[in-house]
Amino acid sequence: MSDFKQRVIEIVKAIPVGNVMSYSQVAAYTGSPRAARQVGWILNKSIDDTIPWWRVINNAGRITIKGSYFTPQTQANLLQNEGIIISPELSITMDTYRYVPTSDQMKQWQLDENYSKLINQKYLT
DNA sequence: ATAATGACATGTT
DNA sequence: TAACATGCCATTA
Repeated sequence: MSDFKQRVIEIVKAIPVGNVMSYSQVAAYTGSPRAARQVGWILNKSIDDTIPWWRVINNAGRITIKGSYFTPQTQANLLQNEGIIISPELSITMDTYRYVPTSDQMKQWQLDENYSKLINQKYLT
């Protein structure tokens, strides 16, 4: 397994129930901040039932799953089961549900402290 | 090696 | 709003 893939899985597993992260956000914490599309690729091809793939959506708060065994409606249902409110257009208020990791969490991911701050600043409201 | 493929993101019309 | 264009980069073929 590639280092990138391993990191993606680790990060997605850290998203708490009832929260979401964007593809680009996950990419940022892997250390490849412009690899959002690859995060989607990993989640498409490498999912198993230990990975909460449905907690990853796009940065606009929309469900954009494509070419998968799963449908957007399935993902919406899974998120609703965790208490997340989803509009009929399958959109979510990111400000409300986005998970921003703690600094302790990011240390475990061995991210540079300044880099972590920079990323979090981008996503904190 | 080289080229093609996309569960993305952002800016421009 | 929504469509379109462009940049992006890990993985595959």
